[in-house]
Amino acid sequence: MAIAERDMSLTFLKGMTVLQAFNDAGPAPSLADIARITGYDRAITRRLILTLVQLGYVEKADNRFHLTPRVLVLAGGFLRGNDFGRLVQPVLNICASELGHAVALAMVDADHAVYVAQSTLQNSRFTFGFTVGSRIPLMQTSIGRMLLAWGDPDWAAQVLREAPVDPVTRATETDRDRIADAVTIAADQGHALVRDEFEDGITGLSVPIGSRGTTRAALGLSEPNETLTEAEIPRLVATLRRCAGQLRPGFSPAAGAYS
Amino acid sequence: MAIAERDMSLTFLKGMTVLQAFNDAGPAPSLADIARITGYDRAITRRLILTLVQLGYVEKADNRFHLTPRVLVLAGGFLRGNDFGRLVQPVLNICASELGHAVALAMVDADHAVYVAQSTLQNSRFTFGFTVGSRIPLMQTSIGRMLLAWGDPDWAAQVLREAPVDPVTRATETDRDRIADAVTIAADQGHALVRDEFEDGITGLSVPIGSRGTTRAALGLSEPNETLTEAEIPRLVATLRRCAGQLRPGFSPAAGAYS
DNA sequence: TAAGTCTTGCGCGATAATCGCACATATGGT
DNA sequence: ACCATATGTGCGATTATCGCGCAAGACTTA
Repeated sequence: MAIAERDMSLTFLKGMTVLQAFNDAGPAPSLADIARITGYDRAITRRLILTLVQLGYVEKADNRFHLTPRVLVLAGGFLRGNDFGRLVQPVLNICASELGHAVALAMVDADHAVYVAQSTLQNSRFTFGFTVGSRIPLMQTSIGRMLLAWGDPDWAAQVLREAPVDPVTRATETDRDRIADAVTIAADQGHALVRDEFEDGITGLSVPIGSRGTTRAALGLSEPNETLTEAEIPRLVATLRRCAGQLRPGFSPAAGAYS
Repeated sequence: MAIAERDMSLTFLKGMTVLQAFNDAGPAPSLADIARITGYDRAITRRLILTLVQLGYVEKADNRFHLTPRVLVLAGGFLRGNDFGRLVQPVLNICASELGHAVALAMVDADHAVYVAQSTLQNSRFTFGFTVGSRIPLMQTSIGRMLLAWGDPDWAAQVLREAPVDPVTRATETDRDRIADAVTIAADQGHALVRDEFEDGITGLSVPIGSRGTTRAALGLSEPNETLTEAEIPRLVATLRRCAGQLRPGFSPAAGAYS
């Protein structure tokens, strides 16, 4: 099952690494920045970036490089392939309307979760700066723990064992066993609630999509702590669950690996 | 200014072509499908796809391949780099709220426009199936014509001369001169209105972001014809313009090419 | 059932592209 | 003016890529 070195293109791998590097770099990295991040020789880095420029994924302005909107087209291939525009987005909108809160949909990507869609609330002048394509950790977030709780058990065990637990707020739980306990509770409850651990003063609440053991997507919301009182939770969970049920058809066929 | 062949990586170019091919292919293409689309030998195609699998951008299931959510991370690099989460999305949400209609933001990508963000309306159970990353033509859409009208004149002239004008509805205008006239009108008015030409029974209305001659982004909405009466247009345009003005800061610095 | 068509998997030698050093030039901060 | 750092590019040696070719599996048609 493992892919032999013979069956891979090293040059392409390097090229993708360069493209990835734009995520870890600032908004407008220089050639040297990318070379440092990737660790490749500047000549190689230059050729690979120029290839991206030629293809229209990157623009060069004043010896700095930046991504173009064309990278979104690649994302569009995924979103369209899963019929997000028709099957997912409308459900999210209705869900947000019923909840009175903005909701987000995230999927497993190795040892992170990736925002794949979000329904923004009309009046909310307030956002956390997350967008489609944002990666969030699994260990410290509500959505992440829900994915761990109902995702592939082997994968979850490995993540719980190896994923970093660096504190990002003062309340971040850094004890792996305690996190595992929280995940177990989430698995039994069918929803995950995390307060303050990822962003100070913020509570995340999420439910899984699909069935226990094979879940790859989760639906969640984030609000200031005082907005989500204990009394409110049951109603929110119920609504989230109903929406998650409607989203399920869009996530059943592709079996998908956790890598 | 042209990039010499010496300064490019052919293997990387082929790899990106394979990744692109997932857009033109169905949702779950086989190895042979991709090889046909790209025109490369199957052995090469295989190596390149396996590289993508190894990197986590593609999954293999039952001799078929499909994109993973990780491709969204690449898009996230662009969105985060331009601070979409904080600068753009909130404005779109407020804009939609004031208008009572969902709005979309699109940017120039060579001879197409790409949806880069959209504010969904809470209650709208209705969508056109477009998502972030969807490409729409310039010649037949409201947003496209607005981009042509206020975009770089040389680029616009070339698109008007060369872009395809294949009819997609019975009302599609196929005469380049007439399209050019419509674009001129849009340029002078500062907004573009297109009825039925892209989707039957649908009207698009859009305004530019930035200043005439250098615009690369446009803000627009789409609704059934009867929803957008002539009497409504002025109010909608005024609101769209105000939002476009607020979006402007996010689009000033990057000069950007049209390619 | 068997032939026919279309797949995927993979080994291997010749070829051609990549690699990365090295030097000249440009840029920017102190 | 100086130093540190970045970019642009030429070129020979290396090495990864290329793509043919064959074996084996899947599906269709007769």
